[in-house]
Amino acid sequence: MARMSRFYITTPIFYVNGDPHLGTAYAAINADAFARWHRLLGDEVLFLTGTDEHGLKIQQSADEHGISPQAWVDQTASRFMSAWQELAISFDDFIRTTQDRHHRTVQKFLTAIYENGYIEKGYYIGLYCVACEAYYEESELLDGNRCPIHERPVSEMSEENYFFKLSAFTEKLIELYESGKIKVAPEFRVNEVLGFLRQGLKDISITRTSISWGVQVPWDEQHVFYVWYDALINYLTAISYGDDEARFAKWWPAVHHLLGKDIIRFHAVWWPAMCLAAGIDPPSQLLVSGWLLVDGAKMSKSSENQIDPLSVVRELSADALRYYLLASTSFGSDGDVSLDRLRASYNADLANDLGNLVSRTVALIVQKLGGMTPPTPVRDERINPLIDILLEGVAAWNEFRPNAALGAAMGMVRFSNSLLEEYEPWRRPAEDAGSIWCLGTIREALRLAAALLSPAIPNASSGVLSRLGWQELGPLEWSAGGEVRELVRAQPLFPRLAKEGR
RNA sequence: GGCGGCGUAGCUCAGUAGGUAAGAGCACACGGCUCAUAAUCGUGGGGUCGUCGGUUCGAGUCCGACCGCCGCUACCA
Repeated sequence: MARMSRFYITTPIFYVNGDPHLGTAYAAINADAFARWHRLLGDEVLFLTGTDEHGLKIQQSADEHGISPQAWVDQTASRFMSAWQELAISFDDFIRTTQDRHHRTVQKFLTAIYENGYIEKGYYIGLYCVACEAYYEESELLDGNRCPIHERPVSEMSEENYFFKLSAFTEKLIELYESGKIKVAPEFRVNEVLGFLRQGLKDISITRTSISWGVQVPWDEQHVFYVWYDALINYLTAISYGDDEARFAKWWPAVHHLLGKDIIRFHAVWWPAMCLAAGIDPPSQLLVSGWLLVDGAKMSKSSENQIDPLSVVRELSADALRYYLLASTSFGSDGDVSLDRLRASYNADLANDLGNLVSRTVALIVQKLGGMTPPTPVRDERINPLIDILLEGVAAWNEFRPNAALGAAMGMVRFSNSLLEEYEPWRRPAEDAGSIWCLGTIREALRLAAALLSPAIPNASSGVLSRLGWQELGPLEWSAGGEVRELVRAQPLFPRLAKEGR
């Protein structure tokens, strides 16, 4: 069952122009769960996340706060890091695009593209709104070529830029997606990408002279790279591109990029094209998540419908938030969440079903067996339902379907609760064989359920194990026998939340 | 306009390749149990599966039209 392989997973690097919010937490939690699952399988895992710290907006924010851009990003990046710590995000590396290692990688990578002839100097000519400090496409403008925000006429401006010859990769990219060489989950996103590709690609400008907060173009000091162009390359920085060929080859191109559907084009078009231009393979898989809606509404900074991830952690726990998000959304689709349902899910699934099952199981072992754990029974047909559910859960994690995996874990929990009702150990003598079988079965079922749950609720999962006398998760399969441990009763794993408004 | 997604019990959602009388969780009602975090177990009520039409012995599940919501259709990160 163990399969030793490698698993490289990335999150988008987060733009540090504000605090982490539910959307960014959702991305980090999904990626973290997948990383933890693969560690559990025994894979060698590299889980990368980080922050995107360049660009005009950052420069502006720093100016507004009257500090240097570097001081500004130092502050915001550290807020992300501590938030991820609170949310139990088990990243192996946290990249910041202002780090030297990243600057070096960007320069090497883009020099390779330059030398391969895919970057050329040109003029960007566009319709520019001075007030917005941004270019617009004609299709975006109001009648009379007016800026949609300021309603003032835009003016034609041109800027000397370096251009990436994205157009050269149209056919190649179409082929990569049609042949499945680059996998995309969920699959319907491929259509979006192909639809975009089939209208043909235009070259894009990738440098700016108007700002200085970025990675300098090595062959022309007047320019810095446009922020997206530098940001994507973080995926290579972390694996020593251009620096340690063996390490690079170890992790590339078998990477899984997790991203939100809003940034699919950058990852599905620009990024693979950049890789091809630089002479390396494109990434192998894109995992595209949907958006979270809060009470049916799109999240926005101003509205009061926000769920602040860290305040949920404070009220309940990181596990409670992680469980709810992973269990109640279908990866790849938009998901509707609410604080009320989060609390309901905490009580129903975690406190009542799982936590209480642990309590009553331990209590019965203490009362009836003097705390001595019963052995895990040998498999027979009574156990098959548990095994079937377990296998479903394993398959679900492997297929990036956390909600199904967690549903399976809860199925094992419910099955165990009903087993307890069936055997009623509390009304049988201590030495009753059925009781002992039942308790041994449930204890093992809880170990396996904890395994399925651990990518989502790592802290509570180890709480389940320790309460039941398991030293570690152990193999992902029914394991008869086992050493005897002495159990003692402990605090509830998930204290029940009092109902509101009564 | 083009491409795509969604519309299934009060709520959030599953429904594989069309087939025993349409599912889960939550919520609700009734019953059981008392080991357990007033937890748990069982049973039940509740749905014209967006609308209309078609293919088929048979369609939530395939085809067509329509209605509603949403996404993409390039330089905003």
